[in-house]
Amino acid sequence: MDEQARIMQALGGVSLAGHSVQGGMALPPPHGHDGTDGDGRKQDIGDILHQIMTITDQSLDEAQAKKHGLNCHRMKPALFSVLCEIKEKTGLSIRGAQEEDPPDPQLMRLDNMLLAEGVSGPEKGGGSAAAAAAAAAAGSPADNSIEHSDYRAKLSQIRQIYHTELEKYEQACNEFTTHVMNLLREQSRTRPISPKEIERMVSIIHRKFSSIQMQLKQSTCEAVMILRSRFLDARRKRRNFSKQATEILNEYFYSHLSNPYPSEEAKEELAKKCSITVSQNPLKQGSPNSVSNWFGNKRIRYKKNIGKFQEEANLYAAKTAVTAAHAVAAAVQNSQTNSPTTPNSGSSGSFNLPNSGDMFMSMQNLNGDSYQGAHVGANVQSQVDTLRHVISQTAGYNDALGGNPMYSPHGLNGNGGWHDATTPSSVISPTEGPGSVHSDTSN
DNA sequence: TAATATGATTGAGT
DNA sequence: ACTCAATCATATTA
Repeated sequence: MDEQARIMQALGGVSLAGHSVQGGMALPPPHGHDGTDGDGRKQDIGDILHQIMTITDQSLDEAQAKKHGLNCHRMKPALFSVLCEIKEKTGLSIRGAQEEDPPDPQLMRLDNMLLAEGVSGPEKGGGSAAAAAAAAAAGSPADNSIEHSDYRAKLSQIRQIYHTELEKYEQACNEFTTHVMNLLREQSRTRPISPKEIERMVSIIHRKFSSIQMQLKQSTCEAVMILRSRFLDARRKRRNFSKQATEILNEYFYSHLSNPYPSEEAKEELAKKCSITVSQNPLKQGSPNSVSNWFGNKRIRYKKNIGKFQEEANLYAAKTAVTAAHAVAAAVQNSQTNSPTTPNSGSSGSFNLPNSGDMFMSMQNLNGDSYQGAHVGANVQSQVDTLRHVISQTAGYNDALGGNPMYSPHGLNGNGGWHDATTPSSVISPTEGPGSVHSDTSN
């Protein structure tokens, strides 16, 4: 109403109108007019104003017709310029529209989480499918992968819902925006609307829609969290490794008893061999993680109660010895045709379980010799060296197989820790024969 | 069903 | 970043 009064006054100011309009608002009669020769015009303007004011009471069709009429009215340009002037004066235009609204931290958090969970962002189904296929091919216990695919299916379901909803919202937002823009553009023919105002309106609409989107994101996050807690709480869904996997891990452990700290590569290799390419917890991408866990647990549990593990140790020592025997036999044959000084190609980085350098150490210990601290970090050595040593120890080796292979934790120091647990990169053993350098490339 | 085994997590230390 | 030690929560076994 205030607005109307102002408009009326303004109109009066430019001496275009003077009649009372709806609601009994009276304008002062124009000065300097006798009220006779301009009567028709006044009537005219009054009519127009009346039409404007009552336009909302009319039906759409009616209004449309009226609108058209007004648009074509000869006084329309004048009225429009008046409205422009009023607008200028009243300063209704956008003032300091605070653009660049700072990114909402909560929204950012949600976005990050959705991205991390693989709900938003690029589809990464190919990799996981390949991993699953690999696991299946490796003959891993289907149990784990089934659970996995279940989880993945549910996750992708959530993902799909999220995306369709998001799309819907975006579409609705766009539709509404264009609708409003069209409306404003249409209205801009009869009232002054600057492009900035349209822009502002659009940003308001977008903000509203993004707040709706945030709700969607929030509920999606919740759904993912619930799914995670159901399917991926590793503690609740613990699965024992397969016997084969434990075997492989134990073999490695006992054949590297002096330094049971597999390198990253070794861990990966072990994980692959053990078919735990997919960890219990896919969020950790962790085959090597599981291997690390296993070794961490094993080290501590072994150390805590060596006696309890003695039997197991002996078992694996014997196993290792047998494997070594085969390896030696093969190596002997090889050495007959190859130069004995040729370095082993095993230094390529991949660890070779049955031939790993600690084998040699195992043999020495099986022999009853004490090499406390002498072989730390000796994992892979030249096959020729192994050959030489093993051959020179043949008697003890036989003893080990036949009799009393007490497997002692020679790597353990007095404090109960694996002394010198530093990364065993390349250690020269002082107790070895001439020219034998342990180059532990698996570390 | 209790006892034990085991994979994962957590917090401190380096 | 990695390990250790303690602990948790579940799996397996007796």
